[in-house]
Amino acid sequence: MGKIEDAIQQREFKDPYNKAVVNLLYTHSYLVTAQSALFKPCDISPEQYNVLRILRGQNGQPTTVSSIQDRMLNKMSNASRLVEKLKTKGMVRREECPTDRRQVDVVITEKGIQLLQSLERQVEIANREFINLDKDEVNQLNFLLDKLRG
Amino acid sequence: MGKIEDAIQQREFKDPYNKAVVNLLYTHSYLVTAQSALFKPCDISPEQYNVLRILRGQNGQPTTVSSIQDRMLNKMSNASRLVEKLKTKGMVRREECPTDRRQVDVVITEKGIQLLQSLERQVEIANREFINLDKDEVNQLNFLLDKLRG
DNA sequence: TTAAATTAAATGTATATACATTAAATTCAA
DNA sequence: TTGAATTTAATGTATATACATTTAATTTAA
Repeated sequence: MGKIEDAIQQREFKDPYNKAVVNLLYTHSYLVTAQSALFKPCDISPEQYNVLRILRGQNGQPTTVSSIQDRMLNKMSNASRLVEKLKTKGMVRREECPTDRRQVDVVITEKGIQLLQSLERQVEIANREFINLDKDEVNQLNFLLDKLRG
Repeated sequence: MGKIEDAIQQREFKDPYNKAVVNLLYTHSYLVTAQSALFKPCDISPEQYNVLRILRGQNGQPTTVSSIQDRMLNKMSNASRLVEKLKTKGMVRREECPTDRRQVDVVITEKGIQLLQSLERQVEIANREFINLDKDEVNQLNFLLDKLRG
């Protein structure tokens, strides 16, 4: 029984909208805690994993820092510093963009690709484990979240 | 049209569970960004607001730091340091617990209560604005989030 | 064509998260 | 009753978020 009322020991909410905000914040914390534990052995954070996924999605094409920023889950995050962290770990390369010297092209390295591959299966299983819903319910959740943001 | 595929420019997901994880992370960022802007003029963060709400929910009864921690939306957060921040702002008082000198009783001040009151109406309106769902849908969302965490 | 405006990335600073460790007080058990 | 174990809060450190500022390169418009 995972009711939010029990989880945070709050018996009533002002209205279902207020409850939904609290429920989303709490569920996020639940997810990130689980994800962090999953990535910890690889010495990588959930956000760093996400940046690597974005880069792999480019199929080897270089991606600028601002393009990474646009695709990040958290728009207020800082792609520049995350790329720097991944570079010191040897997961990405940074190159000056030939057509615009303001921009910086970022490419995932072989080491980065192999890290993603080694995590792929685990992440798939873990996602299913974290989310205790059947197929219809998870599709319904995706529909509601998309609609929620308008 | 707020589909997650457009928001983060990713055309397909491994499966609906993976999509739901991404959708939850992205929706959280959307909410926190909106909330931060709401609390900014009061010089308070969403987490600090949440701690004040917990303390007010005690109806003036002192609450220990560990009890606050248990009720926080993010279980990995650090109640001790958030209480310290709120104390420097005059929003809470900290007292040694008479029955157990390891514990610290925390009480919300009049200033803290007035801050919450001044925000109450705004928060109610903002929550409804952030969440573009009708009553049935928001109840369904709450049901799914509770079930998700199992 | 050059000065102003814009864009891209990096950097600075405050706050918060994640997790380990420490210090003090209390409880438990030999 | 005293030493070991546990509990509570604080603190240390690395990472990330939130937002402002800076620097350099490019675009634009006078």
